[in-house]
Amino acid sequence: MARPQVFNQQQVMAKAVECFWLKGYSETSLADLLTAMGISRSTFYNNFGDKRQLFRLCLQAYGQQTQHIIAMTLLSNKFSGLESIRQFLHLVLLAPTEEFSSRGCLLVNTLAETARVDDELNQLAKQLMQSVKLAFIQQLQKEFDQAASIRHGEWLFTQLLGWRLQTQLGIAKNILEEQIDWSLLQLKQPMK
Amino acid sequence: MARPQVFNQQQVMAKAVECFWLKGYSETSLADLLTAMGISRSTFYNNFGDKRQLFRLCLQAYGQQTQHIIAMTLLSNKFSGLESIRQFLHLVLLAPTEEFSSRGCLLVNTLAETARVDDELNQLAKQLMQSVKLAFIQQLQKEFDQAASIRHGEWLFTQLLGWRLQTQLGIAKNILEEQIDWSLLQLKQPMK
DNA sequence: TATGTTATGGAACGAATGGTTCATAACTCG
DNA sequence: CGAGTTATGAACCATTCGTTCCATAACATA
Repeated sequence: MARPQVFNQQQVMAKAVECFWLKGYSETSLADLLTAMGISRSTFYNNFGDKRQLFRLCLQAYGQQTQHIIAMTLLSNKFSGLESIRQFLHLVLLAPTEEFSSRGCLLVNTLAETARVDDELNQLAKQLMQSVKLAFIQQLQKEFDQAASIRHGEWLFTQLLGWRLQTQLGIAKNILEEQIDWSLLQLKQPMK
Repeated sequence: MARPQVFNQQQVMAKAVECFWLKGYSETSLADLLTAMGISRSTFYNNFGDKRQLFRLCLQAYGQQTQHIIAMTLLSNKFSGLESIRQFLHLVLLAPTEEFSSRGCLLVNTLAETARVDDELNQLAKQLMQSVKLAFIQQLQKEFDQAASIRHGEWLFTQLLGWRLQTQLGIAKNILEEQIDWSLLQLKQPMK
């Protein structure tokens, strides 16, 4: 008894994610969003609240994609321990095309952009990133004791942040792979 | 025969650096700068060109401060090799007060902020950061061969980026120190 | 056909942005 | 004093921003 929505909600959201992913929150204008999403101003405000609300939704959506990758690697039964972490890192850092990996990670980008400027969005991104660190630690517990797992997990997480920045600076893929291998190798060695 | 400048050029610049350091380039408004620098709009444009030009100057100034720290540690004769790198990392990551270290590094912040949005500023920040990586490699050559020095230098540089991000996320100082020690320890071990 | 929902385009809003101009005053020094 | 430089504040500009509102059209169902 009413006109149905003509646009695909998820498809339009994906376009919005791409915008924010490319240029960040504040540098993405409403005009950018509207043309990319292919909807009118009115439709935008009727369906997504406002720019800020849409960004929250985009962070959530992106976070779920990340969860999906985590499920395929860190929580999968195909790999375990350090090997699952390697698979994860390869998938997020090495597998994407140059165009994609040069965008970095929306969550990390948001962390950097909103630090000391926008507490709410910063907290949100931070919270969504936690699951990665926790999944790291969880996997490490298969090979290390509790304390070492936490220590190593946080150490790897720090490096993930560094690698994410490096991909935006255009680091060569082979160097990146070398670094990942080297870092994981360190954890394999029995050491004090 | 003419009225002298009343404000201290360097002092005012330092205030500008602080602004950009705290909130980034685009989030720092002219009003922010004027009140912090304590000068009038006219004086601002007469002496510093415009916001963009001032930011370039600030990056340069900040870069020189970094050079100073490099000189005190990486290029000093008091320490050498890995030990000088440790001193550098301690000085930039651990020594500052919470308030300072939570700002991260102006250059790294700028790298993240301007990626895929402002090529010129990104290149400038990138270029100013190079000296750190090069100084790392230079020091490592005292203990490793050419190839290993480059590999390890770039590896440490990646971690520096990660640590910089972590300080903005409020990582605890003792964990940070643990990670630094651990990373440097890896390089000390003779390993394939 | 009538009703209720969804979409559209455009106009307009207020606020904030970075930047320019100008008349005026403060000051130093020949 | 008077020439020359420096600083100031206010007014003003054009632009962009996110947001709201409204009249209108498209559409599905009862």
